[in-house]
Amino acid sequence: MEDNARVAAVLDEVADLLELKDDTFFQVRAYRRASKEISALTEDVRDLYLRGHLSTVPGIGKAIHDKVVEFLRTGELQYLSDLRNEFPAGLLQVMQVPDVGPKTAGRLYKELRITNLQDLRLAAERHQIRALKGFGDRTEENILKGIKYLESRQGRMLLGRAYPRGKALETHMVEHGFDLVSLGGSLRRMKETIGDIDILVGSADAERAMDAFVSYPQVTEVLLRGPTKTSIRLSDGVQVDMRVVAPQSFGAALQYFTGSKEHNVALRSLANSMGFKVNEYGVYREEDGARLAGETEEGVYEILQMQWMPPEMREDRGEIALARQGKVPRLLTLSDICGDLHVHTEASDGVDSIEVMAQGAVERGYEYLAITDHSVSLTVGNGLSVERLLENMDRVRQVGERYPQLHLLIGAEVEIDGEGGLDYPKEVLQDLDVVIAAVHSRFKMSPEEMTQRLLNAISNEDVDILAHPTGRIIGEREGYQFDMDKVMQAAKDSDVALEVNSFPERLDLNDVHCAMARERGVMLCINTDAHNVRQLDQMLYGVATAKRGWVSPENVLNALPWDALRKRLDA
DNA sequence: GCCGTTTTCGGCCCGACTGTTTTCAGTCG
Repeated sequence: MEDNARVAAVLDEVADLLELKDDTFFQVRAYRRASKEISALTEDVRDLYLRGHLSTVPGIGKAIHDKVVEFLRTGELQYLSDLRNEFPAGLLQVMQVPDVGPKTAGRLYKELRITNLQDLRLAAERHQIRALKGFGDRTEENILKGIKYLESRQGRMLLGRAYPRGKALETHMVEHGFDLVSLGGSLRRMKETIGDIDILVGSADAERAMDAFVSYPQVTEVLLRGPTKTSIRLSDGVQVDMRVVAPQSFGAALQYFTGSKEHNVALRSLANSMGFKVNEYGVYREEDGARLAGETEEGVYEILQMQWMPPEMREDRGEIALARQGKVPRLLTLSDICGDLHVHTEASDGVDSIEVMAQGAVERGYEYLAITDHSVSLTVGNGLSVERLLENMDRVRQVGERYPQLHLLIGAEVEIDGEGGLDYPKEVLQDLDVVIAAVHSRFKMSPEEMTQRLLNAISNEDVDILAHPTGRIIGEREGYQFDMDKVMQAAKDSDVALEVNSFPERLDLNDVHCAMARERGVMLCINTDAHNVRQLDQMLYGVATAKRGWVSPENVLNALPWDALRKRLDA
């Protein structure tokens, strides 16, 4: 599957560079779309090509098809090389500066020979930019500010960082008397990383809403303020955009503001073909301009003869056609989760006791909880020797007796060694209620070796769950390389669930992998891997990731009620 | 560059805000 990421990156770079040319708007859009489609594929793009099915991917026509094939065959793309020769690589950096787009970057290059951020800063400092026609001193200031911002921020933030901030702002607005308030954008769609936080308010008094918004204590800068839209920067550098619309337009605005952009483009295009116009204020009939919907999101979709769908689905990955046919699946929700099968305690590298974790599970309404501390080889995680494990099993049983309403299970997160073996003896594994197998070492094996290692672990009849299958840490390291298709097939054959680890840094499996598992009938298990009791709340991030892969409750091990789960674990 | 319950050619979502302009282009989402 790593070919998918590489092909998508190449197509994206073509789009980036094409933007610098004139009259390429629709080509750019075509390359961007193709890139998105390929990164959302649940099959390997090379397999698809070898089987002659590459042209069936939406957005891949003749020209892009041939370019993808050229890249897959040779590892290079002449067209991209030509573009790279035409424009200096630094211009892509220049375009990253807020308010500097392709047109501006192109002119700066042509008229001032600016080819990178350093040039841009110097030119602004020397007031060479305001000398150009159509540029002024404000533009120069904004460019310098933009460069500073670019250097200070470190890419997109994790969902788990953005979500609490967004929720706090939402609460702030509610406390100021606004009851129609919602998060929007990629945060409402629960993407694994978030650029800016978007928040929407429905109110007849936009001015008062803006005042309340900028009064939020952590605001350090108001970036722009108009009658319906205000952007601020928080003290930790996070940008928040707020939009205010009249209450009767709240649904249309929420639909628009949630996106994704691609979903909206497809939706509005469909609306046009039906004789409607959709904007953030409502759905309008083309012939007489009559407003037909807009108060609720459901109403907007209904006019377009579509089912409403959860925001997590709105990525233009086929959900529009599905909603048109009335076939939106019933997706997993947080309330479907009956328990957590992967948590740590103070026995290994967690901080809370068994008792505290059990109490936390009860407070969250769970039927069951599995205590799964690390196994002996994970010395950095204070892994349990067999002796310590046996002692801990006694403790878990004792605590379990005090929580009759909770099925407290005894498990372990067991190290997979280099060959795929586990580091507890078989008789110990058989005594455990839940065995989670995990890779925490030797990440740099060849894909063939790693695949075999994982297959060996999965074929162990004592294993119930494969933890964080790819080992990726978002923004820090790629997952290790292996054949995901083979691992999924083996998991299905051996009745092993693949974990969706809810840690914001992991979210492993990711949304596309979740879609693969769903298509192949592989069971998932959404776990928090909590190392303290508060982290039990991170379950919602794992659930959201599964939703983004259109996963239903029946695909999820820990959405099973206790009796059904017990049967599966015993089997 | 892609695509077709209008189309194999002529479309391709739509609006807010800014800065620099006297009516709009560029950027952003």
